[in-house]
Amino acid sequence: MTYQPSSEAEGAFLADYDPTAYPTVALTADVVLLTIRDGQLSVLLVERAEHPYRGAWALPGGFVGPDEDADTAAARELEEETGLEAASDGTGRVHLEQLATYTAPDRDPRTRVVSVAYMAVAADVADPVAGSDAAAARFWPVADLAVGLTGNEDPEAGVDLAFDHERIIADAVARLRGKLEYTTLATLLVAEPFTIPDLRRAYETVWDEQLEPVGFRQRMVREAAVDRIRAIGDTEAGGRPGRPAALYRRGGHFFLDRTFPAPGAGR
Amino acid sequence: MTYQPSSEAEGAFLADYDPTAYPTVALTADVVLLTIRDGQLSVLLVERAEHPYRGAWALPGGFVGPDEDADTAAARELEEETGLEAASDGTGRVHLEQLATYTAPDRDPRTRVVSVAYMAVAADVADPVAGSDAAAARFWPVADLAVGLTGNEDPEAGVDLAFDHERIIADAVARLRGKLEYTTLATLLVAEPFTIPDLRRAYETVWDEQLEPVGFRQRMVREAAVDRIRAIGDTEAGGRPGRPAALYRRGGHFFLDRTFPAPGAGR
DNA sequence: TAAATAGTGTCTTTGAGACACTATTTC
DNA sequence: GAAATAGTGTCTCAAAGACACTATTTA
Repeated sequence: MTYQPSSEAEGAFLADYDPTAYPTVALTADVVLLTIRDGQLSVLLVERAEHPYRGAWALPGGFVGPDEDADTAAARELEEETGLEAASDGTGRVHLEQLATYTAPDRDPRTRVVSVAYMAVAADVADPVAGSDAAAARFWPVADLAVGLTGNEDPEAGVDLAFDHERIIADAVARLRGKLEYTTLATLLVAEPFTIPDLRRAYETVWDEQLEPVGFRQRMVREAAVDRIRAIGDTEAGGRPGRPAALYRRGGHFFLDRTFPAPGAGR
Repeated sequence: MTYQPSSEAEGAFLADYDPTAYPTVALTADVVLLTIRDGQLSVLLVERAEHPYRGAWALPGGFVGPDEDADTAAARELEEETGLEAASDGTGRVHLEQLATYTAPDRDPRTRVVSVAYMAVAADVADPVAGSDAAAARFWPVADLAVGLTGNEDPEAGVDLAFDHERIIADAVARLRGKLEYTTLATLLVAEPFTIPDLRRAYETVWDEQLEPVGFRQRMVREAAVDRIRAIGDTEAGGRPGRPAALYRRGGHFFLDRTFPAPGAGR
């Protein structure tokens, strides 16, 4: 998209343009990587090694470089922390999509910083590596974070979050909860191959609601018939009591035709 | 949200912070106001009076001031152009929500400009007024814009759009089309009070698909029973042949329990 | 064999498509 | 009365909740 001035006058205008004519802001891309660890919906956080908010936990992210766009910066940050390579169409192992942009003038005490936040969803993420400006990196269960995310009302609970990152995480969790209703995004929360009970447990974890196993299964069998998930014709290996479950992989469609009914809808 | 440095060291850090340490960008808020005019889904555009893209049509918008956030700037731009006051919860006459943020490094030929785009939805918008930096302002039918929005493949068709605004408009139209499936947003595309056939025509206009009048009505009667629309117990005035339709207003809920089935789903 | 988990069959209710039919208006 | 539009009744099919029942594994 190289811009061709449409006239000499426009070329002259651009040559004379003063880029300091309007106030400017610093631009960061921050990633909310959501995954299920030990049966809990969890988010990747890094412990800040530098001021401001030194010692607090923050979303992985960083400044958008002069020659990259925010999507690229977010994918780069995600890859640096986890080794995961992103895709936004449900084909890869990670789903990465722009969540929202946070622009409050005082959200960063240093200077005006605007953050383009991304939601990433993946299963089986390796233990993260702390980047150069981080003291540590780990997954935190979302339920262990402070008020407002899962109804956790204990003000002493949870970790100290930097900037407005609690709000960003809450928005990402809400987006994920909503998208499970009308996409196959839950298939990215489980490692392939997965079973229908695996998928049900992923829904239950994100929604914090029990689902009817039989109803869930019948719905998923219908979804498999239209290639939203795909049976691989094999069953899981034993190792636990009970009949082994049939194995599936992700199918070729991302959006559902009908919402998957979350219990207690009616918002 | 005034930030309290947690230590003297942090206070000293902030006092010494050099805000030019990272590259900065200019920040704009642009508004895609969608409405139905003369039976066509239309978008508010302004004709640029200044370079760059002088004479091209662009979304209303402008730089975000140093003490405002992008939401406020978008609401201000919308109010300046149309006199509409925004609400994001479905209670007001206008729905305004953040759409996405556009960050390609070369999207503006002047300097790096990042645009936080908003989607606004309203009915019965008065004729717009051209702002100071606009030669004109008017609604354009989305179908008259160039390729990619409604399957219009004629390269000669449509108006010359500035920057990446064609893409932003396409994203807003896609968002609106999607949201009609799981929200009552269509009720903001019709003036109150409205009839069920009015609402059906709004869906048909946005989706560019005919809907079954009987099925649509039965669905809306069910939605009325749970206060997503609310009968006012009166019927429209005559003036045309045919039985007068019952009148409704918007109800107290924004989200639907089940998707409204768009014809030709199965994406 | 008991316990545990996956999966099937069947009944009932509800929503949605199809379509014949009725209701209320203008001309 | 004809034309036009809104609204009802009814049949059929598919999806979802409930729940009894069967299947396959470990210990």
